[in-house]
Amino acid sequence: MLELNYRDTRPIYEQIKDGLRKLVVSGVIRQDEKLPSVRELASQLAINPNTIQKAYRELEQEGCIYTVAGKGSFAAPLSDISSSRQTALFKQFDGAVTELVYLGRKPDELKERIDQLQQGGVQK
Amino acid sequence: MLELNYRDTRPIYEQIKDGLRKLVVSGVIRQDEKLPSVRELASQLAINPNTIQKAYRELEQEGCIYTVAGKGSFAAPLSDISSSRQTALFKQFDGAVTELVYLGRKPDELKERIDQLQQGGVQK
Amino acid sequence: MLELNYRDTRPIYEQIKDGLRKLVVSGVIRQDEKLPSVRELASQLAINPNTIQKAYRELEQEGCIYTVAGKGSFAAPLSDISSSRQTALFKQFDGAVTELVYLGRKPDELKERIDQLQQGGVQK
Amino acid sequence: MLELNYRDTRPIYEQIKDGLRKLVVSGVIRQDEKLPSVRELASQLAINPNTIQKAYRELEQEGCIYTVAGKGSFAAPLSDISSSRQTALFKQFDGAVTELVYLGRKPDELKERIDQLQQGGVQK
DNA sequence: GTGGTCTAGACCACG
DNA sequence: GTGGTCTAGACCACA
Repeated sequence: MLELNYRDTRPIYEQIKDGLRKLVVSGVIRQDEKLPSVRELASQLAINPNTIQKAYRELEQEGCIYTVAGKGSFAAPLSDISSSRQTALFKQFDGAVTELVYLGRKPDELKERIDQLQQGGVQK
Repeated sequence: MLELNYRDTRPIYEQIKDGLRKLVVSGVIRQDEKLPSVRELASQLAINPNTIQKAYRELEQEGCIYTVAGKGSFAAPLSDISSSRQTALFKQFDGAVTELVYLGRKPDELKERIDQLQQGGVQK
Repeated sequence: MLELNYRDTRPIYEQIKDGLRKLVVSGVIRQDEKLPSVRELASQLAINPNTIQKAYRELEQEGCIYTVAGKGSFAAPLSDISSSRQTALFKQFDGAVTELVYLGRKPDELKERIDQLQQGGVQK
Repeated sequence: MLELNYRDTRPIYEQIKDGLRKLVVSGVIRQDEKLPSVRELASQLAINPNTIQKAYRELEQEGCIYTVAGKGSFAAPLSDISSSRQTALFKQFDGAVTELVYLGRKPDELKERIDQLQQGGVQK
């Protein structure tokens, strides 16, 4: 379900955050569907429960999941995902676009790439 | 010339890297133009010279600047900037696009945004 | 495990880099095997941890080792070692060959030397 | 006659040393032929005479040139070039060969390369 | 306990 | 005056 890359420079808890967020946002985990418990996921990935806990805590802050005491954690509705996330994504988008254009990439090339991403892949 | 945010989680040397890279890539600092010396920038920003040096060192191995010991550091020609930088930017671009689309943004909206960025700004 | 020569003009961190690279490339340290921690090696060699860290950092960007924050550094698979290293080695090889030939050494002598190196040693 | 690369990490005086040594060893400057004077070369390359002086001093120590007070500097006979230079070159040669073989290059490939270098070029 | 960041300050090579 | 190296020692994030 989740892939960890220990050779990645990103801390483990961030890899988990990004992986889970992707599952929720992409709809693989549907709204109000239950996520694996902290202990469960920890033993499955063979890592420290504290690390999972931290990921869940931050995802909740982000509005991506919600936790019911004694019940577990669940995927939040997409509409609840904080607009701050979108702001961050737009910032990321803008930064990449402007620098790529400075480096000589054509705007049309980037637009085309957007379409290709929808079709499920970008040829390298 | 550069703005540092001590409350940011990003290390200072990375903020400096990003700031200087932007100045070089955007042409504000022209090819072969001299950058402020390590000590100079350090005292200007009121931080330790070692921190500046770390930023300069990494910008150099990125191909963004070149350094002549005893002379100073200079902006490299844009063509020298490593293609790995572009790979990273494309990854950033792709990630932002796919997640934004998942969150309900329309591809056309993003394409339009690209044009707006060229025209010198996006209304916030 | 490593020998430092303080009278050498080469900086210490480079001597460490070369020594460790040799251990990894030659297979003395096997793929994914853990290297000594920064602090450990520092106290062993009686030098500052920062110097070790610099060596490790550069070996990592060379693709020779990979580092997991909080865990340690590990030997990378040989296939990951950047081709730029090979380019550098070829340059070194070419330079030595051409000058040796200028100085009167015969190409056949050098070829023979290559074989001798494979057999585990060159008589001095 | 000599090309300086200010973007090279090597100090200027070393670039001069290497350049002159190559000219002498390759026979472009013949035995006992006069080298340009320090001042002459300095103004020609538009650099500090001290830098040239340092290069000449070290080349003389190396046995590559000899200086006659009031006359100038001259190319030494090849036979005079200290055997320590050859020892250094062999060390460089051996190091490159062993590491390249570790990285998967075949000895035959290297031998072939030696021949190609004699014929005046290596195809990349 | 591990590596990553940052500071403060020293000395050296280069030009 | 410039960057490069090295030391000593602090604090933090991660697991």
